[in-house]
Amino acid sequence: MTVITRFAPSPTGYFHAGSYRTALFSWIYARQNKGKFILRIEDTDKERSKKEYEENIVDSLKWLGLEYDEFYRQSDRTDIYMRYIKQMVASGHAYISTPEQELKISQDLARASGKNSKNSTETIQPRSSVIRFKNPNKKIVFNDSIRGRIEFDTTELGDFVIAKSEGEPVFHLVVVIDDHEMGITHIIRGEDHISNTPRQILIFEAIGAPIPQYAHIPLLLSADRSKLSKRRGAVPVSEYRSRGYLKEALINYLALLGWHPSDDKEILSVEEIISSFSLDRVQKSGAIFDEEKLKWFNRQYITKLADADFAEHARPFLPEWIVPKSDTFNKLIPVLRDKIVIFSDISAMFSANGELAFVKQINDYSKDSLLWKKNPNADQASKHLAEIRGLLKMLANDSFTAETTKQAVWPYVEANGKGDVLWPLRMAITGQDKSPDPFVSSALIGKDEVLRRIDTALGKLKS
RNA sequence: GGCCCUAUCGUCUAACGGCUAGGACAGCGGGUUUUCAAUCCGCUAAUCGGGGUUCGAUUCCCCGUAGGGCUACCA
Repeated sequence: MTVITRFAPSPTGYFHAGSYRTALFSWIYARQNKGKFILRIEDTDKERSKKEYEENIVDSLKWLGLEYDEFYRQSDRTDIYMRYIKQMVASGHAYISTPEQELKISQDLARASGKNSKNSTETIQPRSSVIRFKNPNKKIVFNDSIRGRIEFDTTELGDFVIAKSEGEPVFHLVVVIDDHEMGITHIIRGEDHISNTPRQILIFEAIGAPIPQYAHIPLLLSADRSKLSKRRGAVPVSEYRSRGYLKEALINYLALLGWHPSDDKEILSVEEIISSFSLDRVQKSGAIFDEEKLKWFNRQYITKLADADFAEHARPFLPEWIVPKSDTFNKLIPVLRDKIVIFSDISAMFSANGELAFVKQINDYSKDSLLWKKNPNADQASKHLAEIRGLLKMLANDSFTAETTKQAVWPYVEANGKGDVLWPLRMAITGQDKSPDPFVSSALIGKDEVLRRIDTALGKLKS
């Protein structure tokens, strides 16, 4: 039997981490079993569904590499649903409930719930006719791959609605029809659907379809432990992308949220995840999404990136005046790779008070900041800077790199004290108390600019 | 309220019914170092409560408690 799984989002909000993990687990399971993975857009709610959200879902899945084998949109399939509804009515599994019957049902409901509520003055609107499922009122038992045996008494569900007044089928109906028509063998979805399962099984039975295997994965929670949702500020996956997270980090982190391999290995490639994944190692309880740990994963993957790939990811965040593939650009890459956690950190580093602001332009700084805090001595600082200037001046323009500059001055540095020499040099070159080391910084701005800035510093020290 | 699901460090988690309850993130402390970061080393920190079953419960059962989900002509 070919395994067929599906991801069935409603396009009523952006694709966020919770949706992503649900999709991921379904996709992994399909790939692991050499089966099929289907994307089905559940847009039966015309008011809330938006094309924009559907595009966001599709784009995000594409970015993450969760390729699907088939694509469906429920709004394109109304004919199929209507056919089933007719059949169900004909076979007595469903019936048309008239406005009069509906009025009575809502009155009964109001009476039942109004007993212990103070304001039972709620007015009952006239209703139109709907299609209701004829509930056989039986016990439903199913075996969940993650939770084991789950039992429900469906009596309390009553004859639930399966098609709205205008003849539009409702969620529970279309889900079942589609899962059946598409041959879904394994329904891997959020825990919030556990309570929906019995009525869906009832419909499967009514249309004479086999019951798929269910696996209800735990929910992703916000910091307050409520369900992670669009409305509660869940961050769209597309947002993580634009903040400069790597998809590998996101995949790795989300896979480990609710699932764990049999050893303690945490850095896992998609291939490794697919080969070691199993539903019985999926957690039963909800998990809070922790961006700090995501950042740690991102850092791990940045470290592994090849220079060219790193440069490609860094480009969108670099200021315009840095020309791609230029000398400065190439010198910058290793510096950035050492420092950033997410790629958008790069923008901050080039901002007015960022660590790399000095590359474009040096900000004014005080005379005192040129002095090393452990040994503040203006005469010595002056002397060191003058000596260093002399040594650097002898280097050729075209071989002014971090290595050559360091080589040129290192003996002097060693002989005169690292902090005493290097601190004033750092300040002279960058004007900042936080910066890369003076040699890397020198290479970034070039020989002429270095000499000019040292002169400025010497001027400050004299006054 | 009813029905259902869940419960191990702050967070994510590991532990055939049997070592001192292990790992990771964060936090804290230290090494390295010319600053910041990175990096390395170390430390703090948990089995929700009460009953059972058992020679022995994180683990199995029951009762509480807490959290979450569902309870629509939303999905």
